[in-house]
Amino acid sequence: MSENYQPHQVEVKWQQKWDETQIYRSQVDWDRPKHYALTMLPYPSGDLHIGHWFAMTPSDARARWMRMRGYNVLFPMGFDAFGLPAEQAAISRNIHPWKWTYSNIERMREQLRSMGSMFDWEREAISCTPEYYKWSEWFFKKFYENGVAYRGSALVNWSESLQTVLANEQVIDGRDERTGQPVVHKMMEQWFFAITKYADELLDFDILDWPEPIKIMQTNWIGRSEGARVTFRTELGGHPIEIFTTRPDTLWGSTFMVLAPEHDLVGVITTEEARAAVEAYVQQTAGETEIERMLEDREKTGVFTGAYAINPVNDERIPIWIADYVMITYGTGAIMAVPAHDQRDFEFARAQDLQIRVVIQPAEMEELLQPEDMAEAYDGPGTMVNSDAMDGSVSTKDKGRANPAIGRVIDWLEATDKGEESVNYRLHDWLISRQRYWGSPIPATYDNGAIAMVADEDLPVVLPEDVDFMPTGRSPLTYHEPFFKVNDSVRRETDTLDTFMCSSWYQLRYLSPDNVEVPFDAEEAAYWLPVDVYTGGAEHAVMHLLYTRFFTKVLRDIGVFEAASAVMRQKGRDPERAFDEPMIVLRNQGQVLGAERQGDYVLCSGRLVGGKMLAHRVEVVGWNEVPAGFDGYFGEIVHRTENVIRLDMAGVTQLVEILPDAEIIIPAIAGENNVNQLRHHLEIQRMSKSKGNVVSPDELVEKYGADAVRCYLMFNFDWQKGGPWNENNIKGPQGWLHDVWEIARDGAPKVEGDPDGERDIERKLHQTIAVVNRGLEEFSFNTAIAEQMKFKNALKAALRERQIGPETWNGVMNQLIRLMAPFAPHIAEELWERLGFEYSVHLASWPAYDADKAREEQVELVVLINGKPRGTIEVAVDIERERALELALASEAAQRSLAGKAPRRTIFIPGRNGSDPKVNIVV
RNA sequence: GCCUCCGUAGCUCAGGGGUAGAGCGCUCCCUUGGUAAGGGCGAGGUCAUGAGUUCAAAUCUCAUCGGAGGCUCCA
Repeated sequence: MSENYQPHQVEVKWQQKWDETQIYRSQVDWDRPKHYALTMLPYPSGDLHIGHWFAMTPSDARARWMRMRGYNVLFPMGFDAFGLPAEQAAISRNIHPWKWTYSNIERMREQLRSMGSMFDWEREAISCTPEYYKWSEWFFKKFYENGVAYRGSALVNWSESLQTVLANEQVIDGRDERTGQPVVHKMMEQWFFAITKYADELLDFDILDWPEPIKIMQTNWIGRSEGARVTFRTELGGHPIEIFTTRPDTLWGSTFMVLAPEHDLVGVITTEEARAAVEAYVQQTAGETEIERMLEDREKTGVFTGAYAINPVNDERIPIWIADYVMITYGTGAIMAVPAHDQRDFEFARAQDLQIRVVIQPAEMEELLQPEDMAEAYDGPGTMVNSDAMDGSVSTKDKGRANPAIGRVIDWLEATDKGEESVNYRLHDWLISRQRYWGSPIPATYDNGAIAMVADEDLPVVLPEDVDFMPTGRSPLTYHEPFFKVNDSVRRETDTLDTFMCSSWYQLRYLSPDNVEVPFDAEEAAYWLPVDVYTGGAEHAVMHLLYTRFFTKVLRDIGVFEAASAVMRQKGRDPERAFDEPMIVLRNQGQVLGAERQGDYVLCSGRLVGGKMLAHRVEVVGWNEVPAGFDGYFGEIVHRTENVIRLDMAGVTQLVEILPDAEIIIPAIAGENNVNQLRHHLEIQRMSKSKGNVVSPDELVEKYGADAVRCYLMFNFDWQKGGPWNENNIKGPQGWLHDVWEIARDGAPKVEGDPDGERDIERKLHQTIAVVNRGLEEFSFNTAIAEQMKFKNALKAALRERQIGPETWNGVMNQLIRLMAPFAPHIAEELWERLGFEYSVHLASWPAYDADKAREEQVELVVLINGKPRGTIEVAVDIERERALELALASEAAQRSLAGKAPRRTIFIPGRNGSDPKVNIVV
């Protein structure tokens, strides 16, 4: 063995061999324990980016490790292939979505292969194929038949830019999460999934080992609040106005009501005198975007409807207002206002000069709380007052029935038929239909409004290919008559399914992607489910991860898992709770950010206006590259907003406004540059094409080899945190691979070795095994690799000192290569072969940790004086307390400190798991 | 405003009541027939700040400051 390490040759060679020998095929084997490792499937955008590598290669390393530990591992891959980008490509570039998507998949599949991952490609699933979406449609139909899917009217989020409705989860701060454009609320008839039926079960994370933040986000998203529903009636006409409150104990303090401007009753109850003002206000708020309405610290505005309601608890006549601080989308869209005990109502009452009545007397206060003395609402604990028969009830900080006052009032409301206990959720039903083409068809038809589902034997409803993409903003299905016209009276649904529906069940399709009879094979499901470990980004916390949990629970309840349960029972596995949750362990990787940089130095040319430069030319240059005779501004960018940059010019700050048509020159970014690209030179940011700071995995593989890239990604980041890209650091893992290669290439030493040295290297090897195990167990890939680097250094040193004989060398190398196999699969396989071991290292067993071998024999006894280390003594690892104290007291440090006196106290701390024993002497 | 996580070497990160650690980077030396490289020696840290508990705190508690993420007129 004499050649140098040529990553590319090695990698291509083994990727082919693995393919040919099918070592990654995973098959049901009831005699072996299973492990279903799943990593989130990519959207086929056309190029695999470094983020995919960062998510997938560590997951692959862990799956490989599980396999070497004896598990039968399923680690599949596929494509989440429906969605808007394909449709937008069709419109803007005149490529059919099928073509665009499939060519992207072809390309990405090759890129995925270059990672050297153990994906079982025989199980690949692609959500936009009829074979796949047949079952998305079938599930939809089952949901409909079981009352989970329904068509209903609701105020929905409409995206003008995407020309479709969106689920609440896809709207962030009033903007569409994809394009960042504002959405508007519209009343529309749409398809929904009744996810709210599962709200309570979705709050239960009992059997899940998921990151705390994800559980919290889902909990917040579901937003369960306990309280009561109470119906108020209008004074005239007796129109019922239902409200939800978490504080029924403050009902007697409700001195007015507020409806959301969109509330149905607004038009009905408004009096003639108030109509003009009310209509003007409704119009004004309708023109506001959700974003404006959600601004904090906004002045409370509203108008009086002229109507009054009767507070059912005390028959008081209270005015009904409308105000935009009440949201139509939460609760009933109407509130009872209790200004004394709710800050928003308080502000509104003060702004509109409405009555404030205290009904909770603060616990620690002697005198009665007076409204005119209040600077803000009181929402603390206290005693109910001004509340008729309820007076004296104790209201604590607790929510719901745990608060005695609330419990008592609810009982009374129910007994007197004025209201009832109620739970409200922030979560709404999942809006599942989209007015887009590139999605799974919805298998519904309409016969003069009567809904029918397409017969099972006619599934799937196939998405027609011969469609025209016209920039009308409408889905081509709506003007494709052969598709939507079933016959003269029957019309087909032209909306398609949200792509999140397709990805809610893909883990099931991997089980049997080619099965045409059922969505998934019962025995495969019985063996592999649930997913044991799921890895992917945290950005899916309240979308995909909530939807797929919901989906699984519905499938369980409508009996889709019954065949699988039967197989489990037959095989002696307990199906109880096996289908309650889709993925048991979840771990999120962080994000790889763009490289960290100093602010760039720029030359700005333009004219000075009022102390500010209006620049028509900005060029990024080196810090010492000022051309002779340059008379503009030169400095480091320290800040940038929109088109204004702030320059630090040798300590003096200058403002530069970049004119709209200014020439921008950034040598590091090819092509035409724009103002936005100046920004990324300032701070660490997400990688994106527009910022010009993307890193191409293909180029990295070319330059360093896939193994080095894999190891760099695992070593240089805390996987669950992510961090800034720094290609220079790839040298670390690269050096590790090179060194291991050279140690292996140099072959077994021709020296006899030293027994102590050999024992020492064995000990270090077993200590390394323990750390690598823990690292992989805990997704701490960086520590697992750092420890192997340390071991490599120790081995190198021992070899140099001629301490290792051939036999030990062989044993150590055999284990060392197996240890590195999950991380650097190609080089490990090559060295494994070269050292004459049997193919394949990836089918070999994982090195067994031997605690006896890992144990140190001699350790340093640390002598502490008053807790401060003052000396060490070499002792046996299992030293007894008496002997340790004796040695410590006799030590030079102790003698010096004690100066002949007796110690006040001595403490012996035995050494455990790697730490040295200590004696603390207090003088 | 609320919730969660996090502040350890220049950088990226381990560790965690009992001597402060790794990789990269850096200094200096050696090698120059493993060579767009290799080897060796070394420097670098009041473990964010302040208080408390303890024989002993980087580690536990509390407060403060700073960072990241999430939620937010939620009735």
